[in-house]
Amino acid sequence: MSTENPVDAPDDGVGDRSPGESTSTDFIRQKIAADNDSARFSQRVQTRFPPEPNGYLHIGHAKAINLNFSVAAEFAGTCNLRFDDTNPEGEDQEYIDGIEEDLAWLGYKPSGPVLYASDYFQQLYDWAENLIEKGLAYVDDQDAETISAQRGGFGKPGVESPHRQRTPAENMELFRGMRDGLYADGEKVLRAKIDMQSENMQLRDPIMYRIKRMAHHRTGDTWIIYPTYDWAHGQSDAIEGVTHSLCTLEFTDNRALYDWYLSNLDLPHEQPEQTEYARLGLTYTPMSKRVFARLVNDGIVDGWDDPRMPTLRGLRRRGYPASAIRDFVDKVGIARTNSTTEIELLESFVRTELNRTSLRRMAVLRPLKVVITNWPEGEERLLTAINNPEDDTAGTRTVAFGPELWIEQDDFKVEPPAKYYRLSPGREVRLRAGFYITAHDVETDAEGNPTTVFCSYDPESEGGSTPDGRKVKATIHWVSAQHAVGGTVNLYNRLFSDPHPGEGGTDPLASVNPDSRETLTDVRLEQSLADVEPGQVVQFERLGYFAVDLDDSTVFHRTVGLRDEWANIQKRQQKSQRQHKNQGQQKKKRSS
RNA sequence: UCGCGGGUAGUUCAACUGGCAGAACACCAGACUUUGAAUCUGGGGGUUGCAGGUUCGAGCCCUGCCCCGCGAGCCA
Repeated sequence: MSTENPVDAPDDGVGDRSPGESTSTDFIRQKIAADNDSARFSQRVQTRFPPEPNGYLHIGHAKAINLNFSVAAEFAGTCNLRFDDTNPEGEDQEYIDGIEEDLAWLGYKPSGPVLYASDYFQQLYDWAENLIEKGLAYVDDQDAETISAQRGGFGKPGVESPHRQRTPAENMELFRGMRDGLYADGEKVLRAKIDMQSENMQLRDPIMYRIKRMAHHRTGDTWIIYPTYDWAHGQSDAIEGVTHSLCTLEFTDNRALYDWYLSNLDLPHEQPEQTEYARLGLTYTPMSKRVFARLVNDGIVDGWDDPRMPTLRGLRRRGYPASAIRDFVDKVGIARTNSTTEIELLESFVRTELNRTSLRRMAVLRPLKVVITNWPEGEERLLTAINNPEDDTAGTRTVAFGPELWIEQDDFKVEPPAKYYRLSPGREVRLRAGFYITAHDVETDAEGNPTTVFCSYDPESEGGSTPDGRKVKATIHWVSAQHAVGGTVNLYNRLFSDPHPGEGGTDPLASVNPDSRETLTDVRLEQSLADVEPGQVVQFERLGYFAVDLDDSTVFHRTVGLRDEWANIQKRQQKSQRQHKNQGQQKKKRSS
């Protein structure tokens, strides 16, 4: 919505949104609309995307990004990128750069400069002293184990720390000592003094600061005490003027703490409000940085940008268009229900986009030689092929044709099974953008596998039709043997074979699919495929969409296959055969 | 065990806040087709977790129960 003042806009629902914008009316958007109606936050809307720079972004983050940026755009608000870099452990400039790059690739631009929670360390420190002065925070000398034990449990009371009653003056001196390096790592912490009997564990005197002598990627050695997430997050929101702080469901219990901290501080803006929604779940896809790090470290994948990874870099390398990812996360919607979306939905958005935009090319992945026996000696032809039937402006290209061709092994059967209507002895098919050919003879190897198919062509069928108008049932792709160029193709299957990896407390890595990648080094490509851009995605006709590798333009990654009706037919045939067999066995059993 | 959140086609979400339960993807069938693709048409699919209650009328309100998720880091 581009209306300047959303409150005064007529209640026209989503009618005036442009096609690119979200048309959702989820509970968050409804809530923001209601806030605007009641003039809360002075009708201002500000969100933020707050990743910790300790890993790369994945498709789960895409949902959070889309939500925050789209909501801001729809309500004429702003959305910033803020790095939640409160804990130097595991954080690195490498990830900051990577996240900015991935965010830009996904198609989003922060409303202002990139922000860092670490820029607020001094303000956070000052606020901590304020809380100490008010008697709302204290220094605890106990170790982590003791503090944890005293916290109690669900339905069990907590125990107050013996240091809980220290005076503000005493706490102030100790806290400054923490900052100034008087104590060892872990020797002391600063805690909020809230309620050790609260039913909400987050409120049982949570830790605000810990001592950690570790260089921070941005503040270096300036600080040796670092704020925890809870002590930093709401305040960062408040400093920036965030109005709606959107996060995932696991932070629901933290909201009470978020509010407690902010209500005890003098804030420069209205107090922001946290709202939670469910994170993205995807079948066959664990969604955890921890698991991804193990895949990388154990060498199961080549890196964070391996095309099998659900990271944004991995998906980009695989050829997933950013717009398809955006459409997908938008379509999944925002709710509070824990859910797992079928990965087929994502793939359908990828196909829809690529079908619209990608050039058609011919490539033979598993080559079988075809010899045209009646082709005029020494002759060569250039045929015209359409680049994209979905896009007239994409034009045409020429493909060379000669006496020897490569076709797909799957496209020829000596004894065709039921409903198979590709090439077989005596049968005529059309070569895409070429001629009709009929198979006559086959040469086979010792095991009976075809090595060469001898065919005749109909000279009158150039362009794909004949004067007599006779029909053929199949059109197959091909590449001229004399003109083909070589290349490598990576075929990908699911990285995990279980639709819900790690379900029931099992190790997600236990269901890693050992056959997630198949590399074909002997593929035959039409000449034009020697001239492609890194990252470009083309459709290999009848096979699928393939992305040119970012570093090596002779390597193609299968982004996603085409829908394959023939494969479905075969599956059904096998299934019904098995059922017949089982029925036969059951009959035998019964009669015996 | 305690607290919080959640249960609507196979899946993800809608249902204008109490008024004929819909869409997309998936699945099935047909049409069309120089990609067994795409496109088009149609179809199967639901005891709205369960049991009561209020109401002319309940997916929505009330009561009880069941199931699932999250929460006891000096992680975020």
